[in-house]
Amino acid sequence: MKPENINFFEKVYEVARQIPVGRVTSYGAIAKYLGTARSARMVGWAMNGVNSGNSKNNTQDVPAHRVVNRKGLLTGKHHFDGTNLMQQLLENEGIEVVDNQIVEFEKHFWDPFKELGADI
DNA sequence: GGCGTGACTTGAA
DNA sequence: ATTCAAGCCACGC
Repeated sequence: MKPENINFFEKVYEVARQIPVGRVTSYGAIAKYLGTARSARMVGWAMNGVNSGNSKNNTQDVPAHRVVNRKGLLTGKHHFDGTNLMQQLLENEGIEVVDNQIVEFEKHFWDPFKELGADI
């Protein structure tokens, strides 16, 4: 096993967990924060493990619904239990979602570098 | 052990 | 301005 890889996943969960309510971020932002900007796919894959009911991290601790692609489109909503679950969760937090897309995504965008600080 | 897919992003034509 | 292509790493068959 490679501890570094595990750190990557753990870091993704940690960052996603720190996302405040009513805010959203993109896979690329997290990936970039971790130093693997080109590996944004892995971030999404990590989320897949979250939904799958991983050992210590689960959807309750890691709000994957607050993580969307760079366009603010709910690309991963299909992976959720229901089809509208992701959108429902976002709307529940006060985020407007239309046609699987977050309204004013830039306004709700949560930048880990700016909020957490580029202290990696 | 090899090939393809995947919740993405960025860059170049 | 838009469209196409490549890159990244992990997991499944």
